[in-house]
Amino acid sequence: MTTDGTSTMTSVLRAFDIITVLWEVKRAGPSEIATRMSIPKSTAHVYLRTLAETGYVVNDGGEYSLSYRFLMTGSRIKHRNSLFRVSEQLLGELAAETDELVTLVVEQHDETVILHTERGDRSLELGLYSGMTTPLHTNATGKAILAQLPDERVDEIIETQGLEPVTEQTITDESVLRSELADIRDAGYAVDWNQQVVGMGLVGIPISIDEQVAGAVGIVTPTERVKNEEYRRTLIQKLQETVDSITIKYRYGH
Amino acid sequence: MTTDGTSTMTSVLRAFDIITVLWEVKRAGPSEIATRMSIPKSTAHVYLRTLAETGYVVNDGGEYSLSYRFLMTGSRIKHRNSLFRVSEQLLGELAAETDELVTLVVEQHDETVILHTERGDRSLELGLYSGMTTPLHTNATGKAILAQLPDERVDEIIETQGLEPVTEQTITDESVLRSELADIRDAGYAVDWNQQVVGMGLVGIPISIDEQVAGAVGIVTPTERVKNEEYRRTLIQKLQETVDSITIKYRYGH
DNA sequence: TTAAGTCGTTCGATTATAGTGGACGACGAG
DNA sequence: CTCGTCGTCCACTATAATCGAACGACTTAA
Repeated sequence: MTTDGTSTMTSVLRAFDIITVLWEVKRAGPSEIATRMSIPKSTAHVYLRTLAETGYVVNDGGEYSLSYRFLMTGSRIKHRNSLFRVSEQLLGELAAETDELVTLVVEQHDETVILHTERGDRSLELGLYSGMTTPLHTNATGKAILAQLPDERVDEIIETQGLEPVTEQTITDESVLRSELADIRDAGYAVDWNQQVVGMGLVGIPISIDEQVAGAVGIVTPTERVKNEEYRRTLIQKLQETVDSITIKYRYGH
Repeated sequence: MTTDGTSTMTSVLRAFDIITVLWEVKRAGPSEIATRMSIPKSTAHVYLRTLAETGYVVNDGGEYSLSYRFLMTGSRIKHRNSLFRVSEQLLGELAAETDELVTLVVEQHDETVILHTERGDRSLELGLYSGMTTPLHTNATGKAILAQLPDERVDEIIETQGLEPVTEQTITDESVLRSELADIRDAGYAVDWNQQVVGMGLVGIPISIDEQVAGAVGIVTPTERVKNEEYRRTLIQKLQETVDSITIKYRYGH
């Protein structure tokens, strides 16, 4: 095998491949893993046993599945995160005040990662939850982040991720996106509806810490509500107040 | 090296050890990992680069840290879990009805794992969150599960985990615990206050699916409230109704 | 400005270790 | 009862993880 640039450890990569397969199939024994990955059964067995020893995989009665340790580690990462700790209460207050769904997102691996959600009494019940990822260009929070990233990062993201549509309204044209990012920089906030999910719209404002974008806060509403300009202005104003509070609290509480 | 019973893959185990260390130190370069784990710097580097390739570790500017992929994978595991999907809405209703903090827990690796929490208007603001783990014997939900587990599993758990106290009220005597488990089986519910956290109390009821305990639901309150017998009875009744609903919904919605 | 000490990263030789086929007992189906 | 599956275990072999040394980029101190 030719060394593809920089070499990595095949065994560790394969262990994580098995984790991915275990995710897909929920539960499996060595035989099934072996056939799915085209490796000998005995090899699959050693991997599974090793992964079970780490605690990230659990063996019940010969079959293996992913354990809740992923949830444990992931949640711990979230709850120790400075941005989350600073924001949590303020996001709850914003959700209570607006009665809408509030989200805190960050960028990682060229994607939007939802770090936290707070629900209000009238909030949309979509499948949005902490840990979910979406493309950056399909929603207001992602665009708010993109607008604050250096140009070369934006180029890189567009090149590697493309501008895949997820609804008919998703922005797919690069020049359209770039001009909207400029508008967002001017206005200080981003808006979208039906671009990620039909019937869903949101407003988003980036959080900047030390001249760098640390994430964004969004308010998610039904398209009908966010389309109303007056209501939208109200949301944006309250959102901006929350983001300002987060920024200040971050600076002095950390 | 002598083979300690069944052999495992040292490289995969070491990769997860590095993940643990990365968790502890938040961010680190190859040198720091190398000294902490007593391995050569170049070895640490290969591991880190490989882990970065999996996406579970992220490399910013030479230093490495755990990525949000743990949160992503963990949340996905949670949200596709049948018990959670069946319970989520009912737990929300219970929280709204009682105005208290409601938790859904399961057992894994001899511990209580909080799968989900729903907050009510008066609910305690403790650091309880989805993904957190606690010893089984320190709270009502854990004891509710223990009461339904086969005797040999209980023996095993007590032997490997012990009965470590976390407050002055924690049950540390095995015979006291066993007799309480028998009481819980009779009554159908478990109660505790100040056993896990001083000032916190809860009632818990196990969820049984196909003659097996699948988890437990708990209502978390300030000690003062749960100590009131009348209030406690009200909580237990509402809790029981919710658990019944979950059991029925699970049977027919799955 | 320079020099010494970091850092992260790369390379190649060595050797420990992951990969593998085959065998075993357990289980369920025919 | 038998056949075909399963998960698990073992031992040989060749691959891939290991590790020292060297590199360029930074930071610090002289």
